[in-house]
Amino acid sequence: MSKASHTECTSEMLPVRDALDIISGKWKLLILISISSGNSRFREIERSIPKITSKVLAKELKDLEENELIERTVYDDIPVVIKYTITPYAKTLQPVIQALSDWGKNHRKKILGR
Amino acid sequence: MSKASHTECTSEMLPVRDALDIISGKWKLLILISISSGNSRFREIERSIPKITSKVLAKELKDLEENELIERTVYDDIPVVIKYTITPYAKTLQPVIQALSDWGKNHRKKILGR
DNA sequence: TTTTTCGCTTACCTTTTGGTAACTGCTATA
DNA sequence: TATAGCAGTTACCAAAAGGTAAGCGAAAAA
Repeated sequence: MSKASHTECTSEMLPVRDALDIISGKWKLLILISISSGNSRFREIERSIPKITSKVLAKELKDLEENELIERTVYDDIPVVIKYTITPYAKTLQPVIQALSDWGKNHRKKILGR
Repeated sequence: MSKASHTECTSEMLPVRDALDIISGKWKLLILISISSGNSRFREIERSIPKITSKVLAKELKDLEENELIERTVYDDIPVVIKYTITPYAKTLQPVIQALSDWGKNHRKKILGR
């Protein structure tokens, strides 16, 4: 008989994988933070996130919209105005952002201080 | 004068960015979950994570070790045995993993059910 | 009239990430 | 003796993510 084995943990990994599929990457959470902070127009968001380019921003906004985390609204003024807002569903990500933010703060202290 | 402006939020983004730099990517959290679940040897970890390859696992383990999230210990038995364990510091990531897991579970429900 | 702003898109390129398969020296098991 | 397991490494390649720079038509500001 083979000795080869391991502890099963796919059920613990599955939900984490699901979450990562949607919010991982360099930009998505930063974009949500920017919009939550009051930026709603394309150029505003772009200017608020250091180093992001319009190409990447456009693509990430599409992804976020597809996952119902933001909404894109067109106002037919002259000229037309486009605004991005976060959805109520995106607000359920708050604990994730908070946990990452807390850990990041602590990590920076650990790396720099002491 | 230019009207171009935006709401500043770099201070909110910085810690999240720091955290993402270290734990983002497809595999790192899954590896931590696997080791936390009781897997400690290379092949065990490999078998416990669907689709991971030994090449990728070896690289990710190195990254995690560099960031002091896991420890690699060599036991000089014959044959030599190598074990990976999570550090106390890695345990500070628990709230992050929990938040992601909770959100992932809920998201799956949202997508599938209703 | 010229410049700037808006919300993007396009073409091209580099970097990062991941996948395949074979292979290593050693030991243990059948 | 042949095979399988251990902990990886190596060479090669494909895909995904990201960066660079330019440009579009319309309108507003200088």
